[in-house]
Amino acid sequence: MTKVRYRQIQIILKSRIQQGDYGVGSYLPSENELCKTYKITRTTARKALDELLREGFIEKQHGKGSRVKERRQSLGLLTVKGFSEAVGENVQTIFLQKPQFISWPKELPFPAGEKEKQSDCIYFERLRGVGEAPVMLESNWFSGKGLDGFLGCEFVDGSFFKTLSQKYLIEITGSEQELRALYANKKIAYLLKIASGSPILQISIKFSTTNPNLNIYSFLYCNTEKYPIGNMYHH
Amino acid sequence: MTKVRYRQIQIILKSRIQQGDYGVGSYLPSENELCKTYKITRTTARKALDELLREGFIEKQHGKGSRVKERRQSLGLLTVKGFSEAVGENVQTIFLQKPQFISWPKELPFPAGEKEKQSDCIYFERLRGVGEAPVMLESNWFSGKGLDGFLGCEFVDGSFFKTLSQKYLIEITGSEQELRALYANKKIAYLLKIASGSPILQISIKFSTTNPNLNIYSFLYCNTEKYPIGNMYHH
DNA sequence: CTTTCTTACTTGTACGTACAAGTTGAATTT
DNA sequence: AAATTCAACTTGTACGTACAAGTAAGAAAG
Repeated sequence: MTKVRYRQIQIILKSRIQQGDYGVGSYLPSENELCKTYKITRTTARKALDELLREGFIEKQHGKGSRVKERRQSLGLLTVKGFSEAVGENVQTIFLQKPQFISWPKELPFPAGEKEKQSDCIYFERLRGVGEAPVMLESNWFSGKGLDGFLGCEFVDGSFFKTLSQKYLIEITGSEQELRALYANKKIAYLLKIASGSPILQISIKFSTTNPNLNIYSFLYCNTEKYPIGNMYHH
Repeated sequence: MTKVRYRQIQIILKSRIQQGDYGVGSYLPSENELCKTYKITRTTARKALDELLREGFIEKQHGKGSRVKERRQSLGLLTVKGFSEAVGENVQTIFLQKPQFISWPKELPFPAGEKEKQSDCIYFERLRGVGEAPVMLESNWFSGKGLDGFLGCEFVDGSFFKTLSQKYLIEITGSEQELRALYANKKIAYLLKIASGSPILQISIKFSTTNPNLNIYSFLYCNTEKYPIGNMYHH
């Protein structure tokens, strides 16, 4: 568990929202109440709330309070989140390619650093869906340095990020993304069960981590028909 | 001008980066130096830097400093920014439909509130490009309440947001977005000078403002071939 | 020369305080 | 009854302080 206090508060509040303790439209405890309840200062309480704001869970109103927002049916992938965290329950994952070493490809979503390329590249590919319907194809590349034993290991809760965090103490610190609309090629169309040539959304990502020489490069191909990609920004 | 101190610092630093005072890869003054220079506390300096971080201008490294990042050729539309601000110079804009009153359409990017719908709806449509090439079609709807004289007035610097800010003292406070990949219909294809049926990126936006009864609903149709949409998130 | 330690920097978290400013409802005045 | 004022809440900004933790370079020890 993280030792950072504001993150703890953030997680507590988030899970209480998700469990329905605070329903949509209702107000969270005020900052001063949070201070009393959790024995923290307002600085810390505000930081936790600001994170929830950025993640789209609440909206703040000057002079009123923090209200729980309705979360629409869309994938909040554009902030730093894995698919499983963005979607919640009901996630289906199929490994098309289990993690294995390959040589670095010429084309990556973003150019990789020289230091990273000194180690071999780990690659894996997954097809991800909500319920029965496949909605996203995901390809990932990253340096294998410092990730001994990664190839054989099972993912924690099916989550790549959780695995990095718990087995290697590596955290995601940020991401950079580019969005493009493309035609689905045959492979993608077949996997996502759509017509070849359908419009799909390609998200190119570079995740940075607490290890400066480990970045994760990913392509996501999304069928946005049922599940558009959601994003939120406040203030 | 804003009276908020951290925003002032943020704007100062941003303009100095853009003018090349701090080149790509170089480090900004440390937080403590900023404190001395601008007579502020570290809390304020950090807030300004955090904003620059979120906007993708800098990257912070624990123990080292804040380094100016390279800004790639993409449109950072996913944070709260107008097209002109995101692109910088070289913006071309053609009004396809000057602002005029219409009745509220049935389909909006996001559902509008009841209070907003009590006033008539203002609509306008623009084709926007970088240099000669058109890259985006933009449609906007919003309540006309409190915006007397909007129809006839010229936009400040060609910017809708600047006009709202300077003529009506209305500021953008946040946004909600959804992304979809679609086929370009004939109209869009013709306007963006691409083949009909090409894949395009649709961004549905709801901008919220300092006026709780004024939200701006927009559809953006982007040709992402040359200019993909960029996004960034840190920590 | 190499390694280890120290020191002086940097950013990250958290404490506590103060006042500004928006919201709401009750009390007061008109 | 209607309008105004006021008090008690809320969030927003900014001050100042302290210590943790990461980075880098020089001093000291081997």
